[in-house]
Amino acid sequence: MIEPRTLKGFRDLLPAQALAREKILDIARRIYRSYGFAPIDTPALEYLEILTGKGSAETDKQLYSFTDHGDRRVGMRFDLTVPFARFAAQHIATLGTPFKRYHMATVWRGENTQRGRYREFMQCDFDTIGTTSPVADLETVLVVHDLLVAIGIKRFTIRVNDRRILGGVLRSAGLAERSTDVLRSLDKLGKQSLDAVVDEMAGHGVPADVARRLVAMAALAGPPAEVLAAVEPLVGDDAVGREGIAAVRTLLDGVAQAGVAEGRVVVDPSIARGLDYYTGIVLESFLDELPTLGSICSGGRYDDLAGLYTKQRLPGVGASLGIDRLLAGLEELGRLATAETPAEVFLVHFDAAHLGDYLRIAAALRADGMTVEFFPEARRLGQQLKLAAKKGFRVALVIGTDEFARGTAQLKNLATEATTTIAWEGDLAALVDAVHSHLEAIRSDH
RNA sequence: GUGGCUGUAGCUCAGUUGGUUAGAGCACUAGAUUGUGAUUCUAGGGGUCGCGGGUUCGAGUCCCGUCAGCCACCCCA
Repeated sequence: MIEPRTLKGFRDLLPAQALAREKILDIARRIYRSYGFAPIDTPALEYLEILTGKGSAETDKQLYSFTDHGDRRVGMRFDLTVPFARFAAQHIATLGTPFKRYHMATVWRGENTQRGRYREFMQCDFDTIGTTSPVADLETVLVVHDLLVAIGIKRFTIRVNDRRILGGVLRSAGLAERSTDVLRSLDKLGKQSLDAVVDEMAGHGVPADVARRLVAMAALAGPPAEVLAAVEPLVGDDAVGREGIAAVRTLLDGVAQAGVAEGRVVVDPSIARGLDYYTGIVLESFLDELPTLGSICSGGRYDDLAGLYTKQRLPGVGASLGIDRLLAGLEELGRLATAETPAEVFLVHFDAAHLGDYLRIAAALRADGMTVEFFPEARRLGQQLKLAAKKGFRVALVIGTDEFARGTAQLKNLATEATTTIAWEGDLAALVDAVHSHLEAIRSDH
């Protein structure tokens, strides 16, 4: 016998989890579309050279790659951005710019696992390419905001920064060549103490007083305008750095004008993002109740998406929702729906002699748009009800021999155990209406 | 990839300094109850103690390896 098992970092999803994931995918799809992003898809497998050029040495190491049956070196995509770059280089001529797309798909990374970190997981990307307009930056933040709100997350924070600000600060401090190391150290601020980070920078050859100032800047918190004002002197006369500050100001103004609640979007000078292709605004978002989970939705602006694959310059901005990490977080917080069924109505199979009636009733309920499961066997009533409650149906519809004789039906709210009697006198439409309105009432209670 | 912690029934766990056929609660199945999700009672199914090897008269318990999970580094969703 072969032991049934799954690979490290790869998981099965049971109905409750798959239902939760699909629900969020539906929401993401709806929000992305509401801003005009169009869906695309790309292959899971690409020529290895497409994938290896772009990422750092780190992502190359994490890449799943092999030789296929035709002796081609191929790799599985580790994010959706690189395939999109290839896609854009190949198709931008027919698509035209600006081009807005979303892409929700599985990616693979052969790295070590941890809470909310898997080797196979889904990303929900959206990007706008072919424009440098600040409006596109603004929309990116608004989409992330709308998305998290629509998912039903009450407490979250979107942290924004601009790569140009960091660059300007480093240039003004004479640390331009050390920037990668310094940014990497700064990025650890959430997890390590200020002193530890200062020490680490000293190890990279940064004078202690400069390191201290950088760390103090990165640790700034409070109203965005104040944070920006505090950062400004550190940028000094660096023109690019000042552009970054102006860009963040513009962004925050837009966010406010769009009606986003205060405090939802903050400036965090320590946000750098690991991927080196970001050149403008960068953003990360966190669950306030679970900050250690890491960013659940991040992105930023890049100068040139597809420089490796085409001469046409394609600047853009976008972000990615890490749906599996988010689900891990919501599960830990006990916010995940527990229903194991997508159907709302459980039709009890009571009297096998009335099979035809049950089928007719189920069909009528479905034709009205309701989701209905008809139990396949005429098992004990108690057993059927218990099963229906456990699986998370909203209501159970009980029509037995007596009910058929009297032209009635029992509708049970499985959460409250309340029973209502419906008089339908053999009039299917009346039964459908009654069930429909009860369901509406139950849904609005939620 | 490196280091640390953990691994007993579907779930939560107990299991004395190594000592007979490995337990509990919940869950599950059947019945008491030929039409109502609960309660109670009765009976029942389920475990190669993650897996493999070693030490020992004897290993769930000690040692090594391995797989998986969690945590840290690294990186990120």
